[in-house]
Amino acid sequence: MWRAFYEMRRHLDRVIERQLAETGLSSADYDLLSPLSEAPPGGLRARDLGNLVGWDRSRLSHQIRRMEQRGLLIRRECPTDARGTVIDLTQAGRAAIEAAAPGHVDNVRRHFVDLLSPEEVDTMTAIATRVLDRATDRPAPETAERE
Amino acid sequence: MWRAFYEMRRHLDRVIERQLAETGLSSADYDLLSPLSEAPPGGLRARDLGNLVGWDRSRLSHQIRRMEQRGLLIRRECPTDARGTVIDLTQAGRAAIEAAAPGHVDNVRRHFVDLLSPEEVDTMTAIATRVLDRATDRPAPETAERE
DNA sequence: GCGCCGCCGTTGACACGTCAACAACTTCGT
DNA sequence: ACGAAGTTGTTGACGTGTCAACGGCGGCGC
Repeated sequence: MWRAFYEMRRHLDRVIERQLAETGLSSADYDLLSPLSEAPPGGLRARDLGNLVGWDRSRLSHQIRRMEQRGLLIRRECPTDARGTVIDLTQAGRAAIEAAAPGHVDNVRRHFVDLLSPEEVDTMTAIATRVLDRATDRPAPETAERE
Repeated sequence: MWRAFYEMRRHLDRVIERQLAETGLSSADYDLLSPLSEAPPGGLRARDLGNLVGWDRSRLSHQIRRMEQRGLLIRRECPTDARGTVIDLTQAGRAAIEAAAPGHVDNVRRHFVDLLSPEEVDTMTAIATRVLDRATDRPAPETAERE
């Protein structure tokens, strides 16, 4: 069962990455553009964006740099904290996410969600929630703790 | 639900990668060492190994090169087909997989399998099998087919 | 006000994965 | 036997993800 799950995970990754590639985006691009497109005007602090998507600062910084070079977003200095950086969509970035979103959602449905019965969807949600909750309950399982 | 699944997938990836890293291996290493450790003596054709793990030739070649540099396996010419390459474990490679396997299996159990009821395990297996079957049934879904 | 500690973001090095192109070899039709 | 076509593995370029280290700034205790 773990083997099947592992392969399904890889398969879905590939299918989604390929479909998004047709719109010129990667799934990493999509992960960032999606919350930015729903953010209040003016953009988001890099810190807050990182918390929204659950990325560490390094990964976020690299991805933002690459996307800024492609013109999908811009970095500005944060007015209230000189350490901070504010990230905002460019017009091209907004256009890209709006062009990609419907096809992406549809793709996820066709290759995954629509293949599940309503009960299976509930079961999957319960499993995912439980696995993630268990992770935050025990921050450092560490393999053989003795406390 | 898709969001929860997506995050669970990322979480499990990280947990597994980190645990394997403690043994000096990556999950890509493990994916290759595992079938090799169960292969008949003499190793496997690169082609066959690729089919077993479902990787394309390029990915396989890169990973084999990196692992050969680390001394985990060796490449030899294939005696029956001059195009081919035979991959075999070194002693270090066999030692590495045997040292890593129990902890890895245990880790997967603790962070995933043991959190599921027997019914949920069945459901998950059914879902994964269905999603993968659907993929091979329709080789190229292509977004908006009109056939 | 100063100094220390912690937070914020960046950078460089490296591993991983994909794509396209290639070289070497086999297979098959003729 | 010969050449076209398919197979096998390698390589280079690039995007992505992680880790460790760093520089800059804020906040807090004194």
